[in-house]
Amino acid sequence: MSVSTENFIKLLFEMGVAEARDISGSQLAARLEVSPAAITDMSRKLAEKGLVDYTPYKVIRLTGRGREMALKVIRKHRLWELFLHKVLNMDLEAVHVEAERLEHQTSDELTNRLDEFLGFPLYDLYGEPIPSQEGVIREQPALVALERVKPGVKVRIGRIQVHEKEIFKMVDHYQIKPGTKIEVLRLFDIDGSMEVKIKGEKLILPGVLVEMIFCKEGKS
Amino acid sequence: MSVSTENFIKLLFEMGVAEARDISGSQLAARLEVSPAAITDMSRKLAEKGLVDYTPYKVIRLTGRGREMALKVIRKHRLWELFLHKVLNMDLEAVHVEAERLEHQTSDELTNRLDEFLGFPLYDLYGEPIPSQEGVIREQPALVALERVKPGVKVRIGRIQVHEKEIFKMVDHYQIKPGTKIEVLRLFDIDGSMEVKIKGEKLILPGVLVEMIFCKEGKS
DNA sequence: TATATATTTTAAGTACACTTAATTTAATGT
DNA sequence: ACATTAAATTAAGTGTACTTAAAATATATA
Repeated sequence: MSVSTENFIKLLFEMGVAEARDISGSQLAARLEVSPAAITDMSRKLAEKGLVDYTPYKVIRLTGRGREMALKVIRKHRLWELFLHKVLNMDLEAVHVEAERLEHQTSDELTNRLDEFLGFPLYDLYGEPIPSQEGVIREQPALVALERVKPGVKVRIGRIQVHEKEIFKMVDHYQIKPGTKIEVLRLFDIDGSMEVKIKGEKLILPGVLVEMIFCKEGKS
Repeated sequence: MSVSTENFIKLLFEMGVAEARDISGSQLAARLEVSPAAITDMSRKLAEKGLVDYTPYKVIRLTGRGREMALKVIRKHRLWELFLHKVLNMDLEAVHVEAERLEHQTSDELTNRLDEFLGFPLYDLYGEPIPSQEGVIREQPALVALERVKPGVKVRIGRIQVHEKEIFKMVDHYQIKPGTKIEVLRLFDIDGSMEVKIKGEKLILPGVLVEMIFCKEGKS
């Protein structure tokens, strides 16, 4: 499968899962930075290959095979991200860009050896599960959105849903990562920003960031 | 630069350097597994970009810029090979195939971090020097072809010039690598094969393999 | 329900990296 | 020097992944 195909399929999966809704072609076009016409094109081609279900003017959906393929690409992406960040110490933004290219040039054998080298990690840099070799994704533990955590409560970051590129800098800057303990101090309803204590330091997290953080309760 | 361009430029450098002769278009075509017409095409395009000197029906040559670019790709290739073999324990054949794809998807930053992680190696898996960040190649110490080493003399492998794919298996099988000590026992003039002692074991190396091995004398 | 608006698709065209087949040019032998 | 042969080039065409612009279809609103 080509790079374009893999990216298309991967995006379809990510948008379907993360936002649990039907995705319009123009949204896909925007994310992939191509014209809407290119989406129609791809949809028709991939429908022929059995990777998506598609009827003109209707919603595009992944087939089982498409989903499996998406998960294989995602597995490669997440393993590369771990390697680039934890082993080569690259910053999150660079890591993302780099993984985005490497994921398409990585055989299953290389993927598995990377997996082994990293110690068969269960979660990626953002707390997302690493799909298995067979393209199966582990069930995630139930998490609570940070904005719903009451002031005074201490939680631990479980997952960060990064979608916009600019967020990488923020996440890197605030040292937000899975496992970090957070104590909620105050929620500002105006803009959704939140005062929290991380590693003994008080700081105010902007609303956009708060929205992306999901936490495990208890277990101090 | 595209993958095709990088491969073209890289091959041009490798054939020019390794065999010290003018390369014909059909030879390039054979190595790249494309038609001769594709070579003409590429040559014209790359001449416009200033990477090669080219006049129809005449010999193609790399410009300074082309050479520099080739060395950057070669640097990436050799670093990936070291990583894949020494860190991930992949066998030489798989390593080659994998590096061939990764080399085109690796930023300079990633390359340098890989270099650092590997401890700034001077030579690759076959004893070839790793070009510097700036695309400069180190001068190699003078080496002697194994077939010219006299019986009874002990030498150390300095470089193995692998060009044919099938050789990877042989090199892997005989555990031939730079640094390995070899004692020459006999040279068979008929087919160029050679009886040698490696790690206390006597064995006969086929002529094709002998031709690719270059040694450092003395320094037991 | 009709119409305005937005989205999606179709049609035609581009760049890239090829291909095959025919033609041109260069190299070689006698 | 000239014909033969081999190599390189040109010409025409292919598939992929796009593009823009126009047409078709949905959707939302009055």
